[in-house]
Amino acid sequence: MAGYPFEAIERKWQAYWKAHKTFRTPADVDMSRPKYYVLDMFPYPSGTGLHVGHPEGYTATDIVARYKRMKGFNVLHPIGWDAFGLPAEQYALRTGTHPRITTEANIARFRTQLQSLGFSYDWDREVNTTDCAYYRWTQWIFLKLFERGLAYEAEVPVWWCEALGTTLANEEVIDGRSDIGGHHCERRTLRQWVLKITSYAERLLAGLEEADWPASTKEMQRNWIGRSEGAEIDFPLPDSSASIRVFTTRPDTIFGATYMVLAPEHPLVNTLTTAAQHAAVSAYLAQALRKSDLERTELQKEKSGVFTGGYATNPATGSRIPVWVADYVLGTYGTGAIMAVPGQDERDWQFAKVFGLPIVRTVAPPEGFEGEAYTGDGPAINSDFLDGLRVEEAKARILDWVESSGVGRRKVNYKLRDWLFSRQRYWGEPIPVVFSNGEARPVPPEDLPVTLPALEAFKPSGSLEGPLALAEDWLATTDPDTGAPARRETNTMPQWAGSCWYFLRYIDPHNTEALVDPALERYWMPVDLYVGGAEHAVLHLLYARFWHMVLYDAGVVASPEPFAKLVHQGMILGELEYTTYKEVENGQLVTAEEVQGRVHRPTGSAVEAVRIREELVQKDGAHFVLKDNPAIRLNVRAHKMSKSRGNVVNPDEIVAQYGADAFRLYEMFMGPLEQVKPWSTRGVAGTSRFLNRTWRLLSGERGRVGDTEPSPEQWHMLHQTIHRVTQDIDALRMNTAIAALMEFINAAYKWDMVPRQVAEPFVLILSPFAPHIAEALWEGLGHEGTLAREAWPAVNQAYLTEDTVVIPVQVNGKVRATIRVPADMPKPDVLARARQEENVLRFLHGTKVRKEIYVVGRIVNFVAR
RNA sequence: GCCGGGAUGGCGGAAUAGGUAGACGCAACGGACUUAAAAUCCGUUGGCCUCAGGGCCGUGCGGGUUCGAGUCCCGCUCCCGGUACCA
Repeated sequence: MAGYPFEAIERKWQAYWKAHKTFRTPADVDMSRPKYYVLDMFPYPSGTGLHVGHPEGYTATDIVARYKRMKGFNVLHPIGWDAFGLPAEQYALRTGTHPRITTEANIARFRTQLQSLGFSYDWDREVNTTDCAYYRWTQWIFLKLFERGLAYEAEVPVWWCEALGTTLANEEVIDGRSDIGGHHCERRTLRQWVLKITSYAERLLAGLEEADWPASTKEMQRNWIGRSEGAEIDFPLPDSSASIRVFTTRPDTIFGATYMVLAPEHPLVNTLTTAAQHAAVSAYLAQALRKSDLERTELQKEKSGVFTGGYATNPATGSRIPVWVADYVLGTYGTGAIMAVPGQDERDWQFAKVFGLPIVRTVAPPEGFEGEAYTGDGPAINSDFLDGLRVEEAKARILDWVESSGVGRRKVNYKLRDWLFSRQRYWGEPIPVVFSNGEARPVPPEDLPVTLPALEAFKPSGSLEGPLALAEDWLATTDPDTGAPARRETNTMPQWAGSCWYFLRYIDPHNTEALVDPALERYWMPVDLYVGGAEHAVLHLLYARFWHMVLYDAGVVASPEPFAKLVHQGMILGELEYTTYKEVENGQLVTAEEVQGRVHRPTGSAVEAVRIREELVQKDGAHFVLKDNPAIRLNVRAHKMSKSRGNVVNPDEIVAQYGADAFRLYEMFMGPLEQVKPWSTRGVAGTSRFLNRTWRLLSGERGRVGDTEPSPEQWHMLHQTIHRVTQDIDALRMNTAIAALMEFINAAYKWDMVPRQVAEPFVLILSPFAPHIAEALWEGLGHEGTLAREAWPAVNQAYLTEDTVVIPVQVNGKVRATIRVPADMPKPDVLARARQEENVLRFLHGTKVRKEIYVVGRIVNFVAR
């Protein structure tokens, strides 16, 4: 394959950019010029290197960065490494290699790979979360949180994973198994550092309003924060001064509260349990505690619970209602207790049905309602002074009553819980706290960083403490105030910590006096465009916003929200696969739709999946079938890339075969950035072909560029292309921008000569997409040095408009002809011209024209009968 | 269940202040060049019909609005992602 010499070109220009620091953003930029901060979610440098998914977002941001530079912006486009985390530590456990070693090696590999793709990062601003000069400031932020009462210790029931030797956050445990590795986890109570993110719930919610973020991501954050308005109401216990406090969003239904339920972990369970019920209750509690979340979910259909024997008083009705214990009430939400209103709550209805508890409707369901609990709107019934009121009005009335009679108060509740911030691991930022006489004392900021000790062994300590408990020399220290002996905190921070603020450090990465210089921060923030995976829609993006707001309150940063515009790149799936099944016993192929699980339903025999090559497949109606046996229908799908499926595409191989420019182009050409799309290596051959054609046409030695005056058609083609590409980049529609570039080359191929005045702007607008070949072409056209700071070509409107336009002529909405007319021809003339078309006349013959429509420059339509 | 996104040729996808559906690319087919192949270049390519002018049908399904609907409205189906006893 004799293509253009991409290998030499890419090597040369990557070396040039590196040697000349072409993409360095100096610390002292001219702040009178506009800025643009384009940020990628920085990668975790895993041992397996880049996959084709990483460069998708990176290419998009690189195109924007290069484009904005040419538009005259000061551009900040950095990269770094989110390098703390469990995989390196587990690798260390297995092999004895220190995580620092593995991490450095992985980073080196990632860096080489990213550079081979020609991304225009400012490599002088690289940050690494595991660098003590970096995590010094992560620790510094922790001190700010501590100072402001936002970091506190608590005995928290946490997920303990025996296999990993560490606790995990709720979100790291899925169905009772660790997200990483899938190990079994159980609940333990431990002393933990917790960050008070809940006190920012309201502001985190409000900040979403303005953000130019995907609607789905904003919605996910809203759901995660889970704000709900309601009331806390106390239900007194008849035989004591205590009461059960519940949270409810439906105080209007209180007259239908016929029983109460406590979560198994509720402190009043013991108090309420009568002697007669004691055995039953403790059996239930023991069983509930053992249940994993998985089991709880699986058993969800059937409600379980037990009567405590105790009663409480419904403050609205004054009646005695039984108190039950059931695990469908969560200890961690609200007050861990509910008033059960089966008439208006499906869960309560189910429970009441199982245990024969009374059901009273307090909202009249609509006529013909056949369901059980009715949760919709309607007039109140059986509700004393609320009767007849609709839900909203009834709520307002009862809340006034609740507050004036002192049985409760309005209350806003959140699903969001405080952020469990401790990890019992080695490979994370040490929490900068020491313990003296059992009291937590912050390490003074001037003593930061608290560096990780160089441990030799990485075994879990055997206790609930992490490996740092084994670093004896490191552990022993002194109280910063009193000088008394003290012991260091052995917990480290979770991986989220370093990524909560890295975008600030890029602004001023070498500052030893401050996290970031305030003037620089004010200039560069917020991030103008942030691109990364939707998997971070909630956690990373919420935690980062939280820290940023705290830093804002502390006067460290100048704006409360860090990311002005956010875009998620869609996942890249493996190549499209055609599959069906064959019977294991005789190898007979069977049609895919008759297979369920691993069994061929008609015969009951065991089958296994087989992949069918594309050339053996054809479409038959709505299905894909085998060419030589159309009775066999196939499944057609692209699957998520995974090692086990064997469909992982390695970017290095693609770059070696087609070059970085063709690879970048294909990544962008596949389809809209946000969309999920299947990979196709043959598609890369297509973008590679385009670059070859471009080279043949425009390269200095054998190209067809000449110093002729462009024709009107050539000017038009050029400016139309500039216009489309510019608009498309602004809207991140890289796929259609590339299509426009291809159309230009296709048109230019028909010209005898490409005028220099047309060729040069084309090379410039090609350059953000395919920077290496563009630099080489630019040089070939006689320029010296890089084109990276050349001005982005401007569109000349005069060349955009055409003198004549092609207008389709419809009769009754169907196109019967097209005519070419001057763009400014008046309506009557256009209509007259349209009527001259033979085919139009044919369809108008014998009819009467009722209406004549001409939309200027677009369409003619005769309505005739 | 709930929330969000989607469905257009053999494939990836274009086209939304409603105005020629299928840009661009892949694949396929035909031709040129070549001893041959690769590469390249030119062309064809939604389906069906055709007296070769053109005609009919066609954007997941069923209705509606309109001179005109892939695009707007109502009612569904299926697929993907997220989430799940949050009171």
